[in-house]
Amino acid sequence: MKINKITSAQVAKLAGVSQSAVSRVFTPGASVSIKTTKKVKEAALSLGYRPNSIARAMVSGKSRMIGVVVAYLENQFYPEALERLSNCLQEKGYHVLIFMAGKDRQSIDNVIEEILDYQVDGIIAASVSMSSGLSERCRAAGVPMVLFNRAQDDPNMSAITSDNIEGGKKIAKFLISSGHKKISYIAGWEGASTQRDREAGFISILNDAGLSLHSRKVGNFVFEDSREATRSMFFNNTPEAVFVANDHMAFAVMDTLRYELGLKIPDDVSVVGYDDVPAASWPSYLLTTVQQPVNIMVRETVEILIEKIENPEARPQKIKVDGPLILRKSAKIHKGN
Amino acid sequence: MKINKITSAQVAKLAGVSQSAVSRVFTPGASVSIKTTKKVKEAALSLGYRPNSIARAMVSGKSRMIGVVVAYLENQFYPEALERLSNCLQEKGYHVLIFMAGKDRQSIDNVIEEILDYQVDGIIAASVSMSSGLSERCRAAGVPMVLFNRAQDDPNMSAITSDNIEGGKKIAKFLISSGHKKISYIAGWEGASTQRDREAGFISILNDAGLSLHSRKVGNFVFEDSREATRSMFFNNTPEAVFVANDHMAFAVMDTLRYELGLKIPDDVSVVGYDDVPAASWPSYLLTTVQQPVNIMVRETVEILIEKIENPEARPQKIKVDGPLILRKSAKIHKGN
DNA sequence: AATACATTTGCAAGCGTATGCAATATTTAT
DNA sequence: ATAAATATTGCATACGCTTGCAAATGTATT
Repeated sequence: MKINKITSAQVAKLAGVSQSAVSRVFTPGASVSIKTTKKVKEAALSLGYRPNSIARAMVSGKSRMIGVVVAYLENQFYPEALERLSNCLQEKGYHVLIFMAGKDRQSIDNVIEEILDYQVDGIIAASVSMSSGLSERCRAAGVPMVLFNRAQDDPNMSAITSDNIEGGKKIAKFLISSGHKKISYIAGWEGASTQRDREAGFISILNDAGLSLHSRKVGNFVFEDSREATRSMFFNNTPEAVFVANDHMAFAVMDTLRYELGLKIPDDVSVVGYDDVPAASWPSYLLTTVQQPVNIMVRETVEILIEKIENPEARPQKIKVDGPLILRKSAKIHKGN
Repeated sequence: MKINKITSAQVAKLAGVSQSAVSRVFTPGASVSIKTTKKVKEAALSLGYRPNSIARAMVSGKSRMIGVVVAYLENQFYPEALERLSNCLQEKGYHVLIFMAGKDRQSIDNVIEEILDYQVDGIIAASVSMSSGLSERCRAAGVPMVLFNRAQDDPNMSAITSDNIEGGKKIAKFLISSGHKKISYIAGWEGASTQRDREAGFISILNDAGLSLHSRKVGNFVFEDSREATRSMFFNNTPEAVFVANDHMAFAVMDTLRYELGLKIPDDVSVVGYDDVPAASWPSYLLTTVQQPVNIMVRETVEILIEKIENPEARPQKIKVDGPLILRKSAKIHKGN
């Protein structure tokens, strides 16, 4: 088994040109005549030559790799986002170096250092919050970073989210207008900006209408936690409607309501989620939810990151993408009289 | 904004040693005295130095990156596998360069070339089948590859799967022993070895018992296709039990049966899936299914790949991991009399 | 104290490519 | 046909690191 490491020098020899010529043929925008281009391409093809990305990264300082940090893939929202991110980046000639982060700070710190070691051109952090020390570290290393689906106060950090406050408001308005009075909330992990914003928007409208939260429990974005939250929330003084901070938890809530507590959705309780993951439209759930427009969010994320890579002076941006409320069957539309 | 590129040379100067000494301090197993180690570590820390992985890869020829090719992340089985793969590899000091492949050959070919450009030390192909030309290409490049959850006849290709034939058999035995006679099958994408093996095992036992498939439709591993398959399968001559080639499709089948066709599961029909993804245990489904032991499969995959990286002479292996049948509520256990 | 032996160190040569610069070839204008 | 401007080419260097080799230092043995 002989291993085949073709270098530009070998191609050059075969084509009867200099190594630089070969390099230039594979460098868009470089100055080469059509004649040499042709000779080189032929030689390259016959030897099976392709430029070595690592060597390229070494000298140019650009690896064309983007580090993507993800915390957990169980919530369907993230695989979908990851798939789109990867595709979108691939189209622009970048590739994804993926890292799983634990929840704790330490783990994230380590992960970022490892990412930096690979000289990535940029970092996308999905559903992860950054210590300001870390973002400082990235800035010092000259590696731009953008947050996906998490916002941060830090003014030099770009972040793309859906408009979670507005989304929370939409849900509150919808629930109120369809006649619900006793309205509860099941929260996600309290450290997440998405959680806080959704709740804040939701409550602000409740308050405007002279209502306040009927009850509140925490599901931590975790399936089992949300089941437990549901049990204790419905132990007595049952609400008429529950807004659950994301779809993934909403499924747990619906399942518990139906199969453990014997309640009908939406006749006995209305349930609303957030995200519009694929399963939200499965017949078992038909979940009324606010859609996070993944494709738009991804496109914006990639655009902002690349802009920042190409022009380090680019100002950081916070983008909020508006998402529609998708009406399905898990929440009553008009409260009967 | 000044960018901070600390090199080993700078550390060396500060520590008053040679650049090689610095390199050795960061190379496990190299010969350095404790004294210089200490000096260098201090200097490195104060400057914030970390070795540049790209430069390292360049000279050593080992990038410590593994290319992972995935076709689609919608089926929950894959995000889970990906997460575990990434973690397992991270533990061993490798990192994952991820690539999304389209279904078509061309797209996969391109993707593999791109992966190879990055000088990865190995490739894991999940749920993707390889043309023999491609595997030849990787072998020529000296990059070992292992297939995850797909088998291939090619004898020099390592592959890890669950024992799909055995799994199919288990399901058939179970369905027969619980009294079902009219037994149908909804197939996955016909190009997949997993699909073929599950079906083959399943049918072999049916035949042994003097039964044959009552009906058969194709769901292609796709949710909507599986709904359509269900409709046409249940249009008339309804089966008593259906084995669906994976859980993801089984959810579609169950939903269609219940909410469109008004059938009770398992009273009117038994449904069995394959994979045991998280949602299989959600109260809405409680799906009886064969578990694919992801963690074992992942561990084996990583082990075999690394073995092959460290010792290129290592023989290719085909591993089949046995998985248990998980009994839940979607299939009747004893057929009434 | 002198020898043999093991450990630690620095030197220098790459790894495969991109690119500034000077030299050469080609085109255009006069 | 000649000068001037432009396009193409090769040379040589640099990117940040690892590693073989020989020199230098340290330790054990007699």
